[in-house]
Amino acid sequence: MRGEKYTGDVGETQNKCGKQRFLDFLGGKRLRLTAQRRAIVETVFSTTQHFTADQLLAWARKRDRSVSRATVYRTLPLLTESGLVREMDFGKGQTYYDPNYADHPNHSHLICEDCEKIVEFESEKIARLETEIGQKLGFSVTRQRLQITGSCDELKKRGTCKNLDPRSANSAALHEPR
Amino acid sequence: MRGEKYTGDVGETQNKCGKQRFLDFLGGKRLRLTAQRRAIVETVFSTTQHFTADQLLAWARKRDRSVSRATVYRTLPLLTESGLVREMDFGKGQTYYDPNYADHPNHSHLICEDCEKIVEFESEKIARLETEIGQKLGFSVTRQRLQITGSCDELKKRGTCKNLDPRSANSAALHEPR
DNA sequence: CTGCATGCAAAGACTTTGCAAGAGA
DNA sequence: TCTCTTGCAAAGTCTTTGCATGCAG
Repeated sequence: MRGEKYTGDVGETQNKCGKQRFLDFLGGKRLRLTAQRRAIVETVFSTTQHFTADQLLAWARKRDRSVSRATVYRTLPLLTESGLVREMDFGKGQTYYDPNYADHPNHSHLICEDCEKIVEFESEKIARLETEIGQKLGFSVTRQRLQITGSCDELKKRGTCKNLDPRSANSAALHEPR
Repeated sequence: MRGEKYTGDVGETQNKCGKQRFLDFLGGKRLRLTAQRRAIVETVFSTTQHFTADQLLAWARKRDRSVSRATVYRTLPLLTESGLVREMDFGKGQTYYDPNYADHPNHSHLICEDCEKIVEFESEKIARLETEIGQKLGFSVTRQRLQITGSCDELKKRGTCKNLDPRSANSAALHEPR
Protein backbone atom coordinates (compact mmCIF):
# COMPACT_ATOMS: atom_id res chain seq x y z
CA MET A 1 0.00 0.00 0.00
CA ARG A 2 1.41 3.31 -1.02
CA GLY A 3 0.03 6.71 -0.22
CA GLU A 4 -2.10 5.40 2.60
CA LYS A 5 0.20 5.38 5.56
CA TYR A 6 -2.14 4.48 8.30
CA THR A 7 -5.06 2.21 8.78
CA GLY A 8 -6.62 1.02 11.93
CA ASP A 9 -5.65 1.18 15.54
CA VAL A 10 -2.61 3.15 16.53
CA GLY A 11 -2.45 1.69 20.01
CA GLU A 12 -2.55 3.38 23.35
CA THR A 13 1.14 4.14 23.64
CA GLN A 14 1.18 6.82 20.97
CA ASN A 15 -2.03 8.30 22.26
CA LYS A 16 -0.57 9.03 25.65
CA CYS A 17 0.93 12.18 24.28
CA GLY A 18 -2.53 13.33 23.31
CA LYS A 19 -3.37 13.70 26.97
CA GLN A 20 -0.22 15.62 27.73
CA ARG A 21 -0.73 17.91 24.78
CA PHE A 22 -4.21 18.68 25.97
CA LEU A 23 -2.98 19.46 29.47
CA ASP A 24 -0.48 21.83 27.92
CA PHE A 25 -3.30 23.37 25.94
CA LEU A 26 -5.27 23.93 29.14
CA GLY A 27 -2.26 25.46 30.86
CA GLY A 28 -1.65 27.78 27.95
CA LYS A 29 -5.17 29.14 28.36
CA ARG A 30 -4.79 29.44 32.12
CA LEU A 31 -7.58 26.94 32.59
CA ARG A 32 -7.72 24.82 35.70
CA LEU A 33 -7.04 21.15 35.81
CA THR A 34 -9.96 19.80 37.77
CA ALA A 35 -10.60 16.21 38.73
CA GLN A 36 -13.49 16.08 36.27
CA ARG A 37 -11.47 17.41 33.38
CA ARG A 38 -8.74 14.94 34.17
CA ALA A 39 -11.18 12.04 34.10
CA ILE A 40 -12.64 13.18 30.80
CA VAL A 41 -9.29 13.76 29.16
CA GLU A 42 -7.88 10.45 30.31
CA THR A 43 -10.93 8.72 28.92
CA VAL A 44 -10.70 10.45 25.57
CA PHE A 45 -7.01 9.77 25.05
CA SER A 46 -7.07 6.19 26.23
CA THR A 47 -9.13 5.09 23.29
CA THR A 48 -8.94 5.35 19.52
CA GLN A 49 -12.67 4.85 19.17
CA HIS A 50 -15.13 7.44 18.03
CA PHE A 51 -17.63 8.39 20.69
CA THR A 52 -20.67 10.51 21.45
CA ALA A 53 -21.09 12.91 24.35
CA ASP A 54 -23.28 10.37 26.05
CA GLN A 55 -20.71 7.61 25.76
CA LEU A 56 -17.96 9.87 26.98
CA LEU A 57 -20.05 10.71 30.02
CA ALA A 58 -20.58 7.06 30.87
CA TRP A 59 -16.91 6.20 30.41
CA ALA A 60 -15.58 9.21 32.29
CA ARG A 61 -17.89 8.46 35.19
CA LYS A 62 -16.15 5.15 35.69
CA ARG A 63 -13.02 7.10 36.49
CA ASP A 64 -14.78 9.76 38.50
CA ARG A 65 -18.41 9.43 39.51
CA SER A 66 -18.69 13.17 39.97
CA VAL A 67 -18.40 13.94 36.27
CA SER A 68 -21.64 15.47 35.06
CA ARG A 69 -23.21 15.73 31.66
CA ALA A 70 -22.81 19.50 31.74
CA THR A 71 -19.08 19.23 32.27
CA VAL A 72 -18.75 16.79 29.43
CA TYR A 73 -20.56 19.20 27.14
CA ARG A 74 -18.42 22.05 28.41
CA THR A 75 -15.19 20.14 27.90
CA LEU A 76 -15.92 18.89 24.42
CA PRO A 77 -15.45 22.35 22.85
CA LEU A 78 -12.08 22.62 24.57
CA LEU A 79 -11.05 19.31 23.10
CA THR A 80 -12.03 20.31 19.59
CA GLU A 81 -10.50 23.73 20.00
CA SER A 82 -7.20 22.09 20.85
CA GLY A 83 -7.28 20.32 17.50
CA LEU A 84 -6.61 16.97 19.16
CA VAL A 85 -10.19 15.80 18.77
CA ARG A 86 -12.57 16.52 15.94
CA GLU A 87 -16.29 16.49 15.53
CA MET A 88 -17.63 13.96 13.09
CA ASP A 89 -20.99 13.69 11.45
CA PHE A 90 -22.11 10.24 10.44
CA GLY A 91 -25.66 11.33 9.76
CA LYS A 92 -26.79 9.61 12.94
CA GLY A 93 -28.34 12.71 14.44
CA GLN A 94 -25.76 13.14 17.11
CA THR A 95 -22.21 14.37 16.99
CA TYR A 96 -19.40 11.86 17.19
CA TYR A 97 -15.89 12.74 18.27
CA ASP A 98 -12.67 11.31 16.92
CA PRO A 99 -9.68 11.37 19.31
CA ASN A 100 -7.16 10.25 16.70
CA TYR A 101 -6.24 13.66 15.37
CA ALA A 102 -3.50 13.99 17.95
CA ASP A 103 -1.44 11.33 16.17
CA HIS A 104 -2.92 11.63 12.71
CA PRO A 105 -3.94 15.24 12.14
CA ASN A 106 -5.02 14.72 8.57
CA HIS A 107 -6.64 11.34 8.40
CA SER A 108 -9.83 10.40 6.59
CA HIS A 109 -12.59 7.86 7.00
CA LEU A 110 -13.86 5.01 4.92
CA ILE A 111 -17.29 3.87 6.04
CA CYS A 112 -18.71 0.50 5.13
CA GLU A 113 -22.36 0.81 4.26
CA ASP A 114 -22.83 -2.91 4.88
CA CYS A 115 -21.43 -3.32 8.38
CA GLU A 116 -21.06 0.35 9.34
CA LYS A 117 -17.48 -0.18 10.31
CA ILE A 118 -15.07 2.70 9.86
CA VAL A 119 -11.50 2.46 8.61
CA GLU A 120 -9.18 5.40 9.09
CA PHE A 121 -6.53 6.12 6.51
CA GLU A 122 -4.19 8.84 5.36
CA SER A 123 -3.42 9.71 1.79
CA GLU A 124 -0.56 11.98 0.92
CA LYS A 125 -1.70 12.07 -2.68
CA ILE A 126 -5.15 13.29 -1.85
CA ALA A 127 -3.70 15.86 0.53
CA ARG A 128 -1.55 17.22 -2.27
CA LEU A 129 -4.49 17.39 -4.67
CA GLU A 130 -6.53 19.23 -2.07
CA THR A 131 -3.82 21.81 -1.62
CA GLU A 132 -3.58 22.17 -5.37
CA ILE A 133 -7.31 22.59 -5.85
CA GLY A 134 -7.44 25.09 -3.01
CA GLN A 135 -4.69 27.13 -4.63
CA LYS A 136 -6.45 27.17 -7.98
CA LEU A 137 -9.59 28.43 -6.31
CA GLY A 138 -7.66 31.05 -4.38
CA PHE A 139 -7.51 29.51 -0.92
CA SER A 140 -4.84 28.25 1.44
CA VAL A 141 -6.05 24.88 2.65
CA THR A 142 -6.00 24.57 6.42
CA ARG A 143 -7.81 21.31 6.91
CA GLN A 144 -9.94 18.72 5.21
CA ARG A 145 -12.68 16.30 5.97
CA LEU A 146 -13.14 13.29 3.73
CA GLN A 147 -15.55 10.42 4.12
CA ILE A 148 -15.61 7.65 1.58
CA THR A 149 -18.58 5.32 1.67
CA GLY A 150 -18.31 1.88 0.16
CA SER A 151 -19.58 -1.63 0.27
CA CYS A 152 -17.49 -4.47 1.56
CA ASP A 153 -16.14 -6.68 -1.24
CA GLU A 154 -15.66 -9.64 1.07
CA LEU A 155 -19.25 -9.56 2.23
CA LYS A 156 -20.39 -9.57 -1.37
CA LYS A 157 -18.25 -12.57 -2.27
CA ARG A 158 -18.34 -14.67 0.87
CA GLY A 159 -21.52 -13.57 2.55
CA THR A 160 -19.63 -12.40 5.60
CA CYS A 161 -17.55 -9.36 6.33
CA LYS A 162 -14.19 -9.51 8.04
CA ASN A 163 -14.92 -6.16 9.61
CA LEU A 164 -17.40 -7.85 11.84
CA ASP A 165 -14.30 -9.34 13.40
CA PRO A 166 -13.90 -7.64 16.79
CA ARG A 167 -10.15 -7.33 16.28
CA SER A 168 -10.58 -4.58 13.72
CA ALA A 169 -10.23 -1.23 15.39
CA ASN A 170 -11.81 2.16 14.91
CA SER A 171 -15.10 0.59 14.20
CA ALA A 172 -18.43 2.29 14.51
CA ALA A 173 -19.39 -0.32 17.07
CA LEU A 174 -18.39 1.59 20.09
CA HIS A 175 -17.29 -0.57 22.94
CA GLU A 176 -15.80 0.63 26.14
CA PRO A 177 -12.29 1.93 26.25
CA ARG A 178 -10.09 0.83 29.07
CA MET B 1 -7.92 24.57 -14.25
CA ARG B 2 -7.69 20.88 -14.87
CA GLY B 3 -9.41 18.16 -12.94
CA GLU B 4 -11.90 20.55 -11.43
CA LYS B 5 -14.69 20.67 -13.92
CA TYR B 6 -17.19 22.70 -12.09
CA THR B 7 -17.22 25.62 -9.80
CA GLY B 8 -20.05 27.80 -8.77
CA ASP B 9 -23.55 28.23 -10.01
CA VAL B 10 -24.88 25.91 -12.61
CA GLY B 11 -27.89 28.03 -13.40
CA GLU B 12 -31.54 27.20 -13.22
CA THR B 13 -31.90 25.68 -16.65
CA GLN B 14 -29.99 22.52 -15.87
CA ASN B 15 -31.67 22.20 -12.52
CA LYS B 16 -35.11 21.90 -14.05
CA CYS B 17 -34.44 18.26 -14.68
CA GLY B 18 -33.86 17.83 -10.97
CA LYS B 19 -37.53 18.50 -10.39
CA GLN B 20 -38.63 16.10 -13.10
CA ARG B 21 -36.34 13.41 -11.85
CA PHE B 22 -37.76 13.74 -8.40
CA LEU B 23 -41.31 13.52 -9.71
CA ASP B 24 -40.31 10.34 -11.50
CA PHE B 25 -38.82 9.09 -8.26
CA LEU B 26 -42.13 9.73 -6.50
CA GLY B 27 -44.07 7.98 -9.23
CA GLY B 28 -41.75 4.98 -9.08
CA LYS B 29 -42.61 4.60 -5.41
CA ARG B 30 -46.31 5.12 -6.04
CA LEU B 31 -46.26 8.21 -3.92
CA ARG B 32 -48.76 10.95 -4.51
CA LEU B 33 -47.97 14.30 -5.97
CA THR B 34 -49.66 16.68 -3.59
CA ALA B 35 -49.76 20.44 -3.81
CA GLN B 36 -47.44 20.68 -0.82
CA ARG B 37 -44.88 18.30 -2.25
CA ARG B 38 -44.99 20.19 -5.50
CA ALA B 39 -44.30 23.48 -3.75
CA ILE B 40 -41.40 21.98 -1.82
CA VAL B 41 -39.86 20.30 -4.81
CA GLU B 42 -40.15 23.36 -7.00
CA THR B 43 -38.49 25.40 -4.30
CA VAL B 44 -35.63 22.96 -3.89
CA PHE B 45 -34.84 22.63 -7.55
CA SER B 46 -35.16 26.29 -8.39
CA THR B 47 -32.08 27.15 -6.38
CA THR B 48 -28.50 26.00 -6.20
CA GLN B 49 -28.13 27.26 -2.66
CA HIS B 50 -27.73 25.13 0.40
CA PHE B 51 -30.62 25.41 2.82
CA THR B 52 -31.96 24.30 6.17
CA ALA B 53 -35.34 22.76 6.87
CA ASP B 54 -36.46 26.06 8.31
CA GLN B 55 -35.45 28.02 5.23
CA LEU B 56 -37.09 25.52 2.95
CA LEU B 57 -40.30 25.89 4.91
CA ALA B 58 -40.27 29.66 4.57
CA TRP B 59 -39.50 29.53 0.86
CA ALA B 60 -42.01 26.78 0.05
CA ARG B 61 -44.72 28.67 1.90
CA LYS B 62 -44.36 31.50 -0.57
CA ARG B 63 -45.51 29.11 -3.25
CA ASP B 64 -48.16 27.45 -1.13
CA ARG B 65 -49.17 28.83 2.24
CA SER B 66 -50.50 25.45 3.30
CA VAL B 67 -47.07 23.82 3.48
CA SER B 68 -46.38 22.87 7.06
CA ARG B 69 -43.18 22.23 8.94
CA ALA B 70 -44.13 18.59 9.36
CA THR B 71 -44.49 18.09 5.63
CA VAL B 72 -41.13 19.70 5.01
CA TYR B 73 -39.54 17.33 7.49
CA ARG B 74 -41.37 14.41 5.93
CA THR B 75 -40.34 15.34 2.41
CA LEU B 76 -36.67 15.91 3.13
CA PRO B 77 -35.95 12.20 3.58
CA LEU B 78 -37.59 11.53 0.23
CA LEU B 79 -35.34 14.09 -1.38
CA THR B 80 -32.21 12.59 0.08
CA GLU B 81 -33.36 9.07 -0.68
CA SER B 82 -33.71 10.06 -4.32
CA GLY B 83 -30.05 11.00 -4.34
CA LEU B 84 -30.83 14.38 -5.87
CA VAL B 85 -30.29 16.25 -2.61
CA ARG B 86 -27.77 15.50 0.09
CA GLU B 87 -27.48 16.31 3.73
CA MET B 88 -24.54 18.46 4.67
CA ASP B 89 -22.99 19.14 8.01
CA PHE B 90 -21.22 22.44 8.43
CA GLY B 91 -20.94 22.07 12.17
CA LYS B 92 -23.66 24.67 12.62
CA GLY B 93 -25.89 22.45 14.69
CA GLN B 94 -28.50 22.01 12.04
CA THR B 95 -28.57 20.00 8.88
CA TYR B 96 -28.10 21.77 5.58
CA TYR B 97 -29.26 20.36 2.28
CA ASP B 98 -27.51 20.66 -1.05
CA PRO B 99 -29.75 20.43 -4.13
CA ASN B 100 -26.88 20.31 -6.61
CA TYR B 101 -26.37 16.57 -6.63
CA ALA B 102 -28.86 16.20 -9.43
CA ASP B 103 -26.45 17.83 -11.86
CA HIS B 104 -23.18 17.10 -10.09
CA PRO B 105 -23.53 13.80 -8.25
CA ASN B 106 -19.96 13.73 -7.04
CA HIS B 107 -19.04 17.29 -6.19
CA SER B 108 -17.16 18.52 -3.15
CA HIS B 109 -17.04 21.67 -1.07
CA LEU B 110 -14.38 24.20 -0.30
CA ILE B 111 -15.31 26.34 2.68
CA CYS B 112 -13.67 29.67 3.39
CA GLU B 113 -13.00 30.03 7.08
CA ASP B 114 -12.76 33.80 6.67
CA CYS B 115 -16.01 34.63 4.94
CA GLU B 116 -17.79 31.28 5.30
CA LYS B 117 -18.49 31.16 1.62
CA ILE B 118 -18.68 27.78 -0.05
CA VAL B 119 -17.30 26.88 -3.45
CA GLU B 120 -18.38 23.66 -5.09
CA PHE B 121 -15.98 21.76 -7.30
CA GLU B 122 -15.44 18.39 -8.87
CA SER B 123 -12.15 16.59 -9.13
CA GLU B 124 -11.77 13.57 -11.32
CA LYS B 125 -8.31 12.94 -9.90
CA ILE B 126 -9.52 12.79 -6.35
CA ALA B 127 -12.38 10.55 -7.38
CA ARG B 128 -9.91 8.13 -8.94
CA LEU B 129 -7.73 8.13 -5.84
CA GLU B 130 -10.74 7.45 -3.66
CA THR B 131 -11.70 4.47 -5.76
CA GLU B 132 -8.14 3.23 -5.59
CA ILE B 133 -7.90 3.61 -1.85
CA GLY B 134 -11.25 1.92 -1.41
CA GLN B 135 -10.06 -1.03 -3.48
CA LYS B 136 -6.89 -1.40 -1.48
CA LEU B 137 -8.88 -1.47 1.71
CA GLY B 138 -11.34 -3.97 0.25
CA PHE B 139 -14.32 -1.78 -0.54
CA SER B 140 -16.22 -0.68 -3.59
CA VAL B 141 -16.65 3.04 -3.28
CA THR B 142 -20.24 4.17 -3.70
CA ARG B 143 -19.99 7.80 -2.72
CA GLN B 144 -17.80 10.38 -1.07
CA ARG B 145 -18.05 13.49 0.98
CA LEU B 146 -15.16 15.92 0.93
CA GLN B 147 -14.94 19.30 2.61
CA ILE B 148 -11.81 21.37 2.25
CA THR B 149 -11.44 24.30 4.60
CA GLY B 150 -9.15 27.15 3.70
CA SER B 151 -8.48 30.80 4.15
CA CYS B 152 -8.99 33.29 1.38
CA ASP B 153 -5.72 34.43 -0.18
CA GLU B 154 -7.25 37.61 -1.49
CA LEU B 155 -8.49 38.64 1.91
CA LYS B 156 -5.03 38.13 3.31
CA LYS B 157 -3.37 40.27 0.64
CA ARG B 158 -5.94 42.97 0.02
CA GLY B 159 -7.92 43.05 3.21
CA THR B 160 -11.11 42.17 1.41
CA CYS B 161 -12.48 38.98 0.00
CA LYS B 162 -14.01 38.70 -3.44
CA ASN B 163 -16.33 36.04 -2.14
CA LEU B 164 -18.16 38.71 -0.25
CA ASP B 165 -19.27 39.74 -3.70
CA PRO B 166 -22.94 38.75 -3.99
CA ARG B 167 -22.39 37.47 -7.53
CA SER B 168 -20.54 34.43 -6.28
CA ALA B 169 -22.97 31.55 -6.03
CA ASN B 170 -23.36 28.59 -3.70
CA SER B 171 -22.38 30.66 -0.78
CA ALA B 172 -23.20 29.92 2.79
CA ALA B 173 -25.05 33.20 2.94
CA LEU B 174 -28.45 31.89 2.13
CA HIS B 175 -30.65 34.31 0.32
CA GLU B 176 -34.00 33.56 -1.10
CA PRO B 177 -34.32 31.52 -4.25
CA ARG B 178 -36.77 32.68 -6.84
C1' DC C 1 -8.81 34.19 49.04
C1' DT C 2 -10.60 34.86 44.32
C1' DG C 3 -12.58 33.69 40.43
C1' DC C 4 -13.03 29.84 37.42
C1' DA C 5 -15.53 25.27 37.30
C1' DT C 6 -19.05 22.23 38.64
C1' DG C 7 -23.71 19.83 39.28
C1' DC C 8 -28.37 20.30 38.88
C1' DA C 9 -32.33 21.26 36.64
C1' DA C 10 -34.59 24.11 33.52
C1' DA C 11 -34.54 25.85 29.05
C1' DG C 12 -33.47 25.75 24.09
C1' DA C 13 -33.05 24.20 19.39
C1' DC C 14 -34.17 21.09 16.08
C1' DT C 15 -36.72 17.08 14.53
C1' DT C 16 -40.14 13.39 14.86
C1' DT C 17 -44.70 11.54 15.53
C1' DG C 18 -49.88 10.40 16.83
C1' DC C 19 -54.19 11.50 15.30
C1' DA C 20 -58.20 13.11 13.02
C1' DA C 21 -59.35 15.54 8.87
C1' DG C 22 -58.36 16.12 3.88
C1' DA C 23 -57.43 14.92 -0.90
C1' DG C 24 -54.92 12.44 -4.83
C1' DA C 25 -55.65 8.57 -8.19
C1' DT D 1 -63.78 5.16 -2.61
C1' DC D 2 -59.63 3.95 -0.53
C1' DT D 3 -55.50 5.07 1.10
C1' DC D 4 -51.93 8.00 1.36
C1' DT D 5 -50.92 12.87 3.16
C1' DT D 6 -51.45 16.68 5.74
C1' DG D 7 -51.55 20.16 9.70
C1' DC D 8 -51.45 20.62 14.36
C1' DA D 9 -49.60 20.11 18.60
C1' DA D 10 -47.36 17.23 21.68
C1' DA D 11 -43.38 14.65 22.44
C1' DG D 12 -38.59 13.39 21.78
C1' DT D 13 -33.61 13.89 21.45
C1' DC D 14 -29.57 16.19 21.99
C1' DT D 15 -27.24 20.27 23.76
C1' DT D 16 -26.80 24.63 26.25
C1' DT D 17 -27.23 27.60 30.22
C1' DG D 18 -28.44 30.13 34.89
C1' DC D 19 -27.34 29.80 39.45
C1' DA D 20 -25.59 28.68 43.89
C1' DT D 21 -21.82 25.95 45.63
C1' DG D 22 -17.14 24.11 45.36
C1' DC D 23 -12.34 24.07 44.68
C1' DA D 24 -7.71 25.01 42.09
C1' DG D 25 -4.14 28.14 42.08
